[in-house]
Amino acid sequence: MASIGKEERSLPRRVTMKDVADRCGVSLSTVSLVLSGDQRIPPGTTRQVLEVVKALGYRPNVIARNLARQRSKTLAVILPDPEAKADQRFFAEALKGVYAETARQGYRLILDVATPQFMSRRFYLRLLKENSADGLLYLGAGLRDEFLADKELLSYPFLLVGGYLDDPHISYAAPDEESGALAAVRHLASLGHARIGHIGGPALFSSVRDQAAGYRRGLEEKNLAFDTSLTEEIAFHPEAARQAALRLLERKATALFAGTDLMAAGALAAVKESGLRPGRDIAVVGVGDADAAEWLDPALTTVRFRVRDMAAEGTRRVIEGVQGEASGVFQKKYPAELIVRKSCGAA
Amino acid sequence: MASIGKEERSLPRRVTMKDVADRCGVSLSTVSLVLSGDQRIPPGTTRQVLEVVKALGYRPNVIARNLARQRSKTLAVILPDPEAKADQRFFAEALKGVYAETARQGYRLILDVATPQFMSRRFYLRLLKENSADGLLYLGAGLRDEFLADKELLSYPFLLVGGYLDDPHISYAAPDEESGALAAVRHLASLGHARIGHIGGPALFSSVRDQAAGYRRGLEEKNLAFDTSLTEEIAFHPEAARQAALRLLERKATALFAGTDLMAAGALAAVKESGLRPGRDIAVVGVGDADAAEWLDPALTTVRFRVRDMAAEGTRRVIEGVQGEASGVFQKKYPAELIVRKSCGAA
DNA sequence: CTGAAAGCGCTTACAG
DNA sequence: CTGAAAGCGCTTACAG
Repeated sequence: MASIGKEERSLPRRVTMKDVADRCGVSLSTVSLVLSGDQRIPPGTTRQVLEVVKALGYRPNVIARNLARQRSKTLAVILPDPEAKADQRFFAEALKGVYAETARQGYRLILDVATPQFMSRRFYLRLLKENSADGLLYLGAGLRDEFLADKELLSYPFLLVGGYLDDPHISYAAPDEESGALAAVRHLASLGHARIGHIGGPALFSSVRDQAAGYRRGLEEKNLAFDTSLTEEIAFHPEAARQAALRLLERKATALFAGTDLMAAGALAAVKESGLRPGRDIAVVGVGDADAAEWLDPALTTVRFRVRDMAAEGTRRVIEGVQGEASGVFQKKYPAELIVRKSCGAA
Repeated sequence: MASIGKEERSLPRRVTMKDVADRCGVSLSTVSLVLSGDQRIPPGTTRQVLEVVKALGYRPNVIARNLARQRSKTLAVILPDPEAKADQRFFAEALKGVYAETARQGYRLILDVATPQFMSRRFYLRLLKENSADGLLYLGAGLRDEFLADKELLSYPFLLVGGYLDDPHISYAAPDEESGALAAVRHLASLGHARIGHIGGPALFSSVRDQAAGYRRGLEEKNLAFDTSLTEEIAFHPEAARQAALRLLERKATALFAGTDLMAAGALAAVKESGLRPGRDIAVVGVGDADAAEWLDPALTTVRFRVRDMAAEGTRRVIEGVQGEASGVFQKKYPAELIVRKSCGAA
């Protein structure tokens, strides 16, 4: 008995509902009703059917069931193209949240990746039109994803997780990056920093834009001038962040707020390279609370979001949409929490 | 037009094959044959049918197709319970490899998580028996997963990715941790280290056990004594690694080989805490090449595996199994590569 | 070359 | 309370 092979493709014939019905001496309908927990069937019959089901090891063919019921009881989740090199932790957490909710509600989860081909050929729509999925979750949308405003797509239950578009028709569950940045800047300002640099990501993401807005709002609130020379817009990459940090240090920044923890790691390297001590001479703050954040040197102060809960709630809304229970657009931003460690010099 | 809601659940009736057939004035069979690329249909008819398909925006109902074809053209991938807190990077990479291969071959991927309930209720078997999936990939198996030797499960195409069991019937694609550890120890020994400590994970994982074997083999090869007091078996957690590293330093280890990069991060912290300089006084090496590895201080020397390729090849074998093309058990370990950075003191 | 028909394994009004 | 029958939307021998 090999685990892969020709021999065992022709195994025990699958047990069907008919087998169960025959063995019980009842009709298909009766078995079907028992299995869907219909109250009309008396306890005696129910018990007997269930016993035979167990004895034969019967499992309903979900494909047949789905065809008859005209739905797949499946959600599709689309992850960003891995080549985009975004925050792994975020997507891992989001996926956990989505999975937890689909599993809880007995939905299946199919996974896809937003490769250029997947997008340009509108495979996301196919999933829905082909009945492979009843609803769609799209993770980490960027502002360039205007295809998401697709009329046809909007006719299905569909929600963005982790990003959003400026479109009143598109549902989303996203981190409140603005509040996160605000908390970071407030904290840095309260530690006495007046020259706080921001190392932000590509502006085509809602999260990035919101983060920049929060940064700016924080400065205003603390009566600090907004200085574009203290602002860097770069790719989500630690090496790019390192270089940006070097530039900001030249311009006499005393604190660096980086768009992600990995970017903050690059900034820490730049600070050390410049002969300065992060956490003492220069404060550094990141975003995301990556696994390694606590183990950087010094331990990284960071902004954390409850990504799992956020993703789970978004998933719940899509399922409600599938089941015709929800109505209207769902748009919600989830608050941030500042995790203070050594790198900001406060601890 | 809201993205979630009751209103739009009753949208344009789905276009079926019958609609296409009627519009073309041909039979269902003809349309079906055209769509499956059957050569019997003349080019003229084919062209006409395809035009109507496009005009009507017809997409085949895959549920109906799968029912008729008696397969789901879907693979299920089981991830470890997130509570187990294993290496995120590994699973992200493995998932990418699996996805790339399933997508390439037109298979759908469904995702599940090995929660205690999922395992104890044998949900993995259900997926197969209910025709939700044609084959199964199980990521990160531990030796405690003896349920995987399940007779019934073995009758389906099934393969482990990233771990294996001592069972000649169970296919796997796993990292060659032994060669990785061997390379690390050789390298450390060649730098003059005689007291190399090993901070390993829980021994119930094949990878952990193999790593320990490689460590031991490396010592033997270099004529260094194997000393159990230089060996720690702990949970996959950086804090536990930090404590283990402190103990090993007390026992005068001059080099620390940690089971994962995150554990190595904990070890780095311990070294600094002890007033020693990692990369100068004490060498540290990790495994996995995590995103942050390069950005730890000092940059971490680590053992890297081509997890993506490994997962893709495993997936290919499962698909072959599904299609009745492969036979026999597939068991393969994939070689390691040592990435030398500063933390070992060589660079 | 193409159509009528049976079949995939369920669900669900509709009778009785 | 339960069964016969139609239906879900395809595929695939089998005729012609």
